Amino acid sequence: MSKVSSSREAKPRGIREIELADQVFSALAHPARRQILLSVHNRGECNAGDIAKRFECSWPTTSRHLATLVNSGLLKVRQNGRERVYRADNRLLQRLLSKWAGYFGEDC
Amino acid sequence: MSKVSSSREAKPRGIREIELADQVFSALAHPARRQILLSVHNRGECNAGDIAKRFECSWPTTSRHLATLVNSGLLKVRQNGRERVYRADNRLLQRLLSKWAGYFGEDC
DNA sequence: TTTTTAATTAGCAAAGTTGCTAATTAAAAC
DNA sequence: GTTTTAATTAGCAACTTTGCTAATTAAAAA
Repeated sequence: MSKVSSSREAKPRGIREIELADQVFSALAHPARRQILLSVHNRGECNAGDIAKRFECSWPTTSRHLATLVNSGLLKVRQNGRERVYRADNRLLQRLLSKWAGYFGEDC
Repeated sequence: MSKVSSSREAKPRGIREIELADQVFSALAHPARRQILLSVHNRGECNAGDIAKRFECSWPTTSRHLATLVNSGLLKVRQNGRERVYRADNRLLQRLLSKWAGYFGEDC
């Protein structure tokens, strides 16, 4: 599971696309992370406690899944007082889905 | 990474869809497996040796990746003399992509 | 300023993944 | 029947992931 690069230099297109696939597929390889992502996406915005409450695993474990999703670029987070508010950023996923639909899709 | 179930009983829809996501995302979480899948898909059919030759890692390692892809349902294999011929089966991936495009897609 | 609340980080054990080489299986060629 | 070829399986070490509890950080409330 690769952490999203923080370097500011431009990267060749091929590299970016390999990283894109790696970030997204790795992040989505765990069922809890898929659930979390879908849940945040559907609810619009969620703080960590709301999310942790709704899952079986411990809060710290959820917290780590959240960090993984943020690192992959699939979630954005914003601090609000002592809460952290998470929101889905669909762009990476949309890029990846349309790319792979291009490879494998029968239509679209 | 869950092995695809071999039981013959019908399963509730929800379960099947969770397994679908698990199989596909887990299988695609490794870059070598993505490369192998794309390569087999593009070439139509490939035997194990052809595939192993074109990748850096050892043949047994490639062989295990192939087995993982077959278990996930993304590849089919057929024995031909002493060769094993692999072919991509796009159906699972298409189902998953359109499902997730439904969740996250901006268009389509 | 002390306590409560929201959340993460630290640290660790269990489990899973990956890659290698060596061993094995089984069909084909000789 | 022996050898070669195609491929997998076995076994093992290194690494990563996951989950837990305990400790920590920092904002809000009292």
